[in-house]
This record gives sequence, C-alpha cells and structure tokens, in this order.
Amino acid sequence: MPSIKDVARAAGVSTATVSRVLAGSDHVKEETRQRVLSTIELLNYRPNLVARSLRSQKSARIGLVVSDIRNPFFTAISRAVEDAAYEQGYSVLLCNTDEDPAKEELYLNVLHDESVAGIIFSPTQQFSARLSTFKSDIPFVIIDRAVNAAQADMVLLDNVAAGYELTTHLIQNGYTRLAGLFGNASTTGKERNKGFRKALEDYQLKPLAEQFIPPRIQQGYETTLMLLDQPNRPDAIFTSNSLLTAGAFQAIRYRNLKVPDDVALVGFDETTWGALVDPPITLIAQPTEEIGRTATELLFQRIEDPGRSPRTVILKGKLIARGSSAPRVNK
Amino acid sequence: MPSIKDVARAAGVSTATVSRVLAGSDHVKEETRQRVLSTIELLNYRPNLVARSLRSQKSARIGLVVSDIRNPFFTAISRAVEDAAYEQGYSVLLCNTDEDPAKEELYLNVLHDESVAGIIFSPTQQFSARLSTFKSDIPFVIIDRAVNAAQADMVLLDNVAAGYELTTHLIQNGYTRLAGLFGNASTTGKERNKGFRKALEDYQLKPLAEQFIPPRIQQGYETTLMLLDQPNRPDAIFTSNSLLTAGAFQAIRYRNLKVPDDVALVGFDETTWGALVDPPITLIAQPTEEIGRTATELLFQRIEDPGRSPRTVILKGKLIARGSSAPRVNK
DNA sequence: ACATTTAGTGTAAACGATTACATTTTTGTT
DNA sequence: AACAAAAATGTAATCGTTTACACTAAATGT
Repeated sequence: MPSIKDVARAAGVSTATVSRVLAGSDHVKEETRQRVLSTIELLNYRPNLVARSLRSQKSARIGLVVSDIRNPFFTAISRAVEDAAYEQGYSVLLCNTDEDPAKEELYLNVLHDESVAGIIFSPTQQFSARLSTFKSDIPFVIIDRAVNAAQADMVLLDNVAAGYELTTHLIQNGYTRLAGLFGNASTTGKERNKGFRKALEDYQLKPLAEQFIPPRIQQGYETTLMLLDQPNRPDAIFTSNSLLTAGAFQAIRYRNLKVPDDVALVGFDETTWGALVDPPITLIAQPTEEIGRTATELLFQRIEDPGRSPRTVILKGKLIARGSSAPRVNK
Repeated sequence: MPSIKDVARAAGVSTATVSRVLAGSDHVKEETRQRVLSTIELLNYRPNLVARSLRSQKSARIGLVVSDIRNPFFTAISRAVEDAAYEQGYSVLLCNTDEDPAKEELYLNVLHDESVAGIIFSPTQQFSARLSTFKSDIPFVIIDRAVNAAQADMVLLDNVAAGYELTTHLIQNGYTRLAGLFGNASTTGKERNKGFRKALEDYQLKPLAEQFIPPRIQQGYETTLMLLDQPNRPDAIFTSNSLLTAGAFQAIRYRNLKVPDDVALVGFDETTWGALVDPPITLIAQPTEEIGRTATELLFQRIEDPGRSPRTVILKGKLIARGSSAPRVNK
C-alpha cells in the first residue's frame, strides 16, 4: 500500500506538494501537478483516510442512529441519508437503538470515539435529558421526533396536521366510533394523538379509546383484540405507525371482521404490504427521501458553520386514501 | 477533549504507562494502574480511535455491503450483523449497492480507504471477475450469493434444496402447471431455479415458464400479468425472492384471481406482509439472524487468522406452509 | 557482596497525512 | 543586470496513539 511518501519520492517532489495536488491547491505548477497525478495513477495510490482524519481533526463519516431499522420508515430514511451522504463523499455508520436508552448512549459514545463529523438521529424519549450535555460536542440533526429544547436542528413531519387529516378523513367517510393506537416511545405518537383529538373535537365527537403502547406489531395486535372485544366496538381504528397498523390488521382478521365494513383502519407510512393487503390501507405517507436528504443537508450545513442558529424543517405528509377507510355504507 | 498526554501528566506517569493500562497489560503496578484509572475517570478521557487506528494499522470497523436495504432479508441481516459486531466492540459501515457494479466498486474502495478491518457483503454478479484483485486486500465474507471461486468465506442458504422443497410442496398439494419467477441479479435465483427444475423432473412435470428478471416489485408484477394472460395459465407461481412475490401478488389481485384456487403463490423470506395478506403466503424462511451472526463470526476469525483456509457455511431454510398454497381442491 | 534476573516505567520513533513557515525559483520592473 | 515580488516547492512539526528499546530499582541467586 503506497503512502504519500512513496508518491513524493517517485514523482521527485516533497510530500507537501503531493498533498497540495490532492487538495486541489492552485499553488502548484501545472507541469508538476501532472507529474504527481500520473505517479498517483501509476502507483495506484489512495490517501489514507485515517491519517487524514487524525491530522485534520475531522472525518468524512457521519453516524445515523435509528430506533428500529426494521421499521420501513427508518429503512427508507437510511437509504436516503446514505445516498445523500455518499454524494458528498461521506460514509455512514449505522446504529440501531431498539428504543433502548442504554444502547443509545453506547452508540453516541461510539460515534463520538469514531470522530464522526456529525450525527443524524431519532432520539429515544429519555434523550431530551441528555441533550444539554450532548450539545456541546458533535453537530447533530434530530429526525422524526421533536425534542423539548428547540436548540437543535430538526426535520420533522407536521404530525399534528397529519393526525388531524387522517382523522378527518375517517369522520368524513362516516366513521364515528374512533379508537386510536399511539406509539408511546416518542413524541410523534403524542402529536399524532393531538391531531386525532382536535379533529374529533371539531366534529363534536369523543374518542372511543386512546391507547399509548410500545410500537411493536405484537402490542398493536393485542391491544386491537382488546378493543374489538369490548361491547361498544369501534368502527374505525387509527394507528400512529406502521408496526401498530400491522398488528391491528392481524387482530381484525383474527376476529374475522371485515375492513372497512366492520371496522376501518388507517395508519402511517408507506410499506410494501400496505398496498398488497385486501383492502389496501389508507395512510399518511411521509416524504422519507426528502426527510433523509434534508437532514443530511442540514447536518452538513451545521458541520460547516457550527454557530448558526438551529433550524427546524417541518414537512407535510400526504394522505393516500385507499380501501381500508372507504366511505361507510349505511346499515 | 483530553488526550493521553493530559492523563499522563495528571497522573504523573508517561503516556506509555497510560497506554499500557488501557491495553490491560499486566506490567503495571497495581497502585499505578489505580491512579491512572481514576485520572481517566476524573478527566473523562476516552481514547481517540482514529489515532489508535493509524498507529496500530487496524480498526474496529467493519463494512457491510448489501444489494438492497429495502429488501427485508437484508434489513434483517443488517440488524444481526450490527448486533454481533457491536458485541465485539466493532462498528458497522453500511453500504447499499442497488445491484449496481459501479456503486459496488465505489463502496469497496471507500471501505478500503476507511481502513475497515473486514467486509461482509452480498456481491453483484459482476463481482466474481474482480474477486481475484480484491482477495489480496481486506478480509471479507460473502453472504447470500455464491461466487465462482470457492476462495472465500461464505455463508449461504442451501438454495437448491430450498427451491426443491418449495416446489415439491406445491406439487404434493396438487399443483401441476408451475411457473417460476427468478431474480437475475445473483446466483441465488439460478440455484433456486435448479431446485425448482429438479423437483419438477422428479415428478415428471415440465415447467410452464421460467422467467429470469430483475428482483423488483414492478418486474414481478409485469411478468406475472403476462403469465396470467397466457392461454394456458399457471396454477401456481414460484417466486425466488420477496420483492418478486409482492409483485406477483399484486398482479394476481389486479386480475381478480383467487389465491390459491385460481393460482397458488409461494416465495422466499419472512416479511411483515407475508403473514398479513389473505391468504398468507407460503414461503421458505431464511435464518437471517444466524446468517448475520455466522458471517460476522467468520469475519472475525479471518481477521484473526488471515491465512486459514476458506470455509463455506450452508444453512437450511425452513418451509412455512400457509394458505397461499393450500391443497388444491378438485374442480 | 556481587552478578543476574525481573518488574515497572520512561523515551522516542513510528503510523500517514496536513500545513505554517522557510526557502528556492521564476517572473517582472527599472 | 540587479532587485523585488510572486510563485512554487521544501522542511519539519503536528495530530493521539502504540510499542520497541532503554533504563532503574528491587529481588533473587551464588
């Protein structure tokens, strides 16, 4: 593996000159530059990024910390971040916290030790407490979940509006006995609940149930069974993320109920299966590609200028109305 | 950010001693060790991994190169690899090639430049050609797809057996006009096809169609439509990966056909949706957790001992029979 | 009592790049 | 032709570790 010294020697120049050529400095004579470049080519030299990082005290790596890579939303985000990062010559270290604050802390430390240039992440709820400590250190951008202190760059969905729109859609399609399943691991669930409530209020309706539960398929399944078995069964179920939607869907099928005739179902996030099941699921699609790209861009901007005032970008979801919430037929 | 020098100074020792304590060397007096440790605690010192990598010429990072992170199989693999790696104190750089040889080459270079200790990856078909060049360099483990030269560690599914089992299952359940959709981006599709053929031969049947197509939902959809519109419609469709399964399922629904009465459908890999659709999909589940862990372990072993002779681990898939291939009822 | 081993520690040279500063070469001016 | 200014290049320190080697002091053997 040739080093910059080998190149310098072979090209008959000093390492400084090679470095300058590499950096694209314009203080190198064209002739020399060519000579160095062809030597680099010849020796198949590639600069050692570790050495470069050590010397320049910065790296071309960013960390991506997601709470569950199995959630298709985060999978999509990962792709977008990765694409955006690699376009800028950055690599991505992926970390998966499973909503576990201990793992989160571990990974933030790891990323710190790896000298990443910045971090994009979806924090656990417990993170807000640590935010102040963390802030001093590495540039970071929060995605998906608001943190208390507005002292950070964030890319969020307008969750209240999305919850409102999805709920309104149900109401306007004739559903009145609404139950909601909300993830309890983040503010996202809370905000979507806020929109849910607001919509109900605006139509002078009362929620039949509001459950805050862990964002897992199993939990969605169990809670939905419970709701379905109550005397006054809901005629529509609102779920605040796709894992809960999957669980709810399973439960409904398990009880041999018809969607949407017996009970409608709506949720969040485009998934492979949402369009495949019968009926397909009505949902709010998040602009994952845009979220990932925006977060990456914000991060680069902050790396560039750590002093700039924090910015929050709020994106809109898109209602995709499908069979699972088709207008209610009078019975 | 304190460095080892700061610790050394504060503890009244040399940096060498601090380093020895850090490395757990037993050539340090207990009293000194304690003093150093408490100084480290006090200053909240954490070793700089970049400097460590540079000096020791190795790093605690591994690269994971997958061909499509949106494929739930690879998502699952990622998780497993990540967990296994972090348990050993390694971080994971994630790369996504989209089956694009150019991206693959780019990422392999990036990983090389990042001085990763090793790479786990699912190569594109074009990779085999580059294998010999690549071999000299970084330790790596191939997953999911066999490469020509057996000169590499590999963790694979017994794809021929899996294809055979899945096909036999269809035949034994009374299906006779079988069509197969196989991914054309890897050897995996070919091998599953081999099992498919073998099973048909053993039962003296002829395949109705064998299509090798890009592993995308859209392609699966279009090809299935084409198959369904032929005069002699298949009574069962075999798909070699979950994206093709999804596409096929969509197409079947679009033509308003009943699964499995009009046409059965089987595929590979556990997905969220496979169990949710009606009827749920029969499939061969791969032991993703085990694949990921095994690959990571093999990689660590190879990093440890680069000279050892390559090893191929072949794991068995598990048939999960569900409604989409229920025994055929006589018409 | 002296030589020899052993344990504990320090010194300083790496690892491979970047970069401030010094030096040399080129160019331009008179 | 001489000098100044500008351009090109080189020298060497530096980033934060690890580690071969050197050294000291104490322990052991004779």
